[in-house]
Amino acid sequence: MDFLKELNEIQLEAVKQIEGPVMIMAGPGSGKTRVLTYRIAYMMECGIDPFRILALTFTNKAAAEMRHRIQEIIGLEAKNLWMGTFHSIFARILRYDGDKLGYPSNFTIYDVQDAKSLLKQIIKEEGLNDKLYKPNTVYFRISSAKNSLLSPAAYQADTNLVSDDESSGRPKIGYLYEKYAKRCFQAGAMDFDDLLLKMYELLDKHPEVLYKYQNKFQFLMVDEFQDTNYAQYEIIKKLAAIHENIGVVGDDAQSIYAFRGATIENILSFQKEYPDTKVLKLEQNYRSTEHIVNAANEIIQNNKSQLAKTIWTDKGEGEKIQVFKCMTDSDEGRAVADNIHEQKLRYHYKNNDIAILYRTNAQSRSFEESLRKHNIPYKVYGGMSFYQRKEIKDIIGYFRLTVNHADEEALRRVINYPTRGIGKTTVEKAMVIANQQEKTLWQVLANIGMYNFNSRQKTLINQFVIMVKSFATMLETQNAYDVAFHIGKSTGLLRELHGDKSIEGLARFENIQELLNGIKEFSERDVVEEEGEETQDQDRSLGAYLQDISLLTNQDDDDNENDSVKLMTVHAAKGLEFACVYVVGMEDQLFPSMMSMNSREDLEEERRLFYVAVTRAKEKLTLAFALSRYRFGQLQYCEPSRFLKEIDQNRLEVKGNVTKPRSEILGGGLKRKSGGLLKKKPDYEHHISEDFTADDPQNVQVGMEVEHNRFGVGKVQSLEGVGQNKIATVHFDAAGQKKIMLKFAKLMILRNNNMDD
DNA sequence: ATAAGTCATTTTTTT
DNA sequence: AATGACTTAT
Repeated sequence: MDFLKELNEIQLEAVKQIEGPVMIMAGPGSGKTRVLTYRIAYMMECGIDPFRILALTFTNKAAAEMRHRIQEIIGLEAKNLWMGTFHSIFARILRYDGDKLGYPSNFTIYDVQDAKSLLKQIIKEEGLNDKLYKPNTVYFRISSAKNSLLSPAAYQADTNLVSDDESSGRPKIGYLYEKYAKRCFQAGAMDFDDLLLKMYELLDKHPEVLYKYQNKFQFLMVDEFQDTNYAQYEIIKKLAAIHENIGVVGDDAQSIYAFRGATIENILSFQKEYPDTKVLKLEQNYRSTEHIVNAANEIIQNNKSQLAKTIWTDKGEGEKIQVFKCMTDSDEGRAVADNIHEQKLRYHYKNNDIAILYRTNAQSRSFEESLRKHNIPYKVYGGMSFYQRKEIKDIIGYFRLTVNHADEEALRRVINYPTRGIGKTTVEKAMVIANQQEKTLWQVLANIGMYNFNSRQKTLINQFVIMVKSFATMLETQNAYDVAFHIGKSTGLLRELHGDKSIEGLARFENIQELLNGIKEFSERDVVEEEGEETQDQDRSLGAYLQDISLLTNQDDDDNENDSVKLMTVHAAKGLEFACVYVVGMEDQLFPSMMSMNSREDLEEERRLFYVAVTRAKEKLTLAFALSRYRFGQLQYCEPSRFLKEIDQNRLEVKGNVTKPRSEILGGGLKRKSGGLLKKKPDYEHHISEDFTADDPQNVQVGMEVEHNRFGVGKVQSLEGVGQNKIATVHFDAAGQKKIMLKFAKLMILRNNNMDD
């Protein structure tokens, strides 16, 4: 076992201690992934059947990477490991044994959007005040309940929860939970939290199933243990009960998912649950230089709740941490892009070595713009993922409905898109009937003749039902791609998108093409297996494809072949490392987020987040903040983040690259489906400088906010005044003449001749 | 029934 | 900046 030579003493111990309960506390950069990988490889070298090893990771990508590395050491056998995220592994098990809870094997997985849309529907049906009962709030309450393994009945019996709801004026949340759970069940659907809750119920109520998996999984391993919630922990405990060979790996200082129910309590209760737990601490950091490591320690020590641990490095002092002080967010973008450019020239970094990390996805824009100007390739992770785009969700809605007719959210989404004359009122009416008779919406539509609808509606609905049924028939004989393509064509979806010749319409059409290509690849993927060995996923049906994609995460689509600067949230950066890291938007209210400054716990989680951000850097760390920033269209003044003050100031090198304020320009027109249709969002080049003179005002086209939420495009007629206070008279086609103060108007010059820049 | 216009609300991170 | 609810025109 040559591969073990690369490990230090503690790492080796962690690898070899495969029996009994083990807890590995692994600081950032301590070689955690290597230990996990080698530990599994070691097990297999010891002759343990990979089918009997269950390794739960945080992202699919982490699992795939580990599997790949183990495969390099051990060989193809690694394919048979049970390795994946909690959600994907449990989904697989539930597909197998979920029938015992009354779920079909092709159950749909509702994403957050589906779940909230269903809740909204229920709130409406119940006639509750939607100002009080917001889908977000209700969803959060239900999600927390599920993560605590509380059924609707248990929720309503819990005096604490009930009195919480009553005092917040929302006494019906428990009832809504009950309704929601029922509707999901009827629709043959589980939301993300159900994958945990139902897994627990399955093990809890069906001893034979529990016994089967307890025996099957002889060795259990959990990565990112600090980010597991109560439900996950309880499931692990159940599964490990017979063999008690359970290894957990984590770092309490990197726990950043409390908002999702993760609790560090699990780390403490683990040692209580298994008193003979072997605890190993990996404290040497192999990643970063001293300034970075020490800064991280200085930051985290401000947290009261933490386990004592100090990471250290022998990589040498390294460079000081740069701090960029900027005026506005676009200055920040420019400063970072300039610096990236300079660093690349001077130190020969590749784009792949560089990452820009921020607190919220919305912050990416100014960096995208400045990087584009520098011609630096970049990739934005997260935000709206591919599968959440409207056009993708639309076509997938058809797939879902085809595979599972009961899927109410999918049905409601596609029933009148493309428009086929089945409007809102008709659907509402059918919904009322469905609810009264405790049937699914589909059952009502499929038997529409039994109900009181006018003949036009009956015909249209019948046509729709017949169409979907024909898709379902195809499923049995055709592969995923053929069915998908047929659906796209015969629903008119492809035609609809193809007809839209705007820039965005084209992009949408391309997205659909990309999706179809993905499905094609999926349906042809390893159909032939080596040695006839039974693999875990042979199913190449459309249903299998849906299961495959429903649990993909933002981090999973990796794009390493392209050399590009990576832009992502700090959350998404967990587990990654870069030579050169820019943590941007370091302002109070943003990082720490204004939403997370209500309690000490909140603030400490934000601090751990900052800790995670800082420790991603190997050699160079830059922190940037802007003194003014737009929020809801208003310029706001910002204080530098309180976290900056927690670092020893001798480590910092402040570069106060503050420029004078410029007139701030916002890009973009509006695009809307309903309400002020402006589908096209042109690519504006928006430089408006103080010396804007417009020698020939007639030819300067100007876009400005004409009225609230409406942009107009017009030509400048005349220009008076000097400096920032110029007044332009602009002729708009629609709005006639208007005078605008350049200083205040959100104004942009359109360059029509090179819009495709 | 649908498309388009008006008005109000909004506030993070993600499996 | 971008949604959703509501209104109005076709």
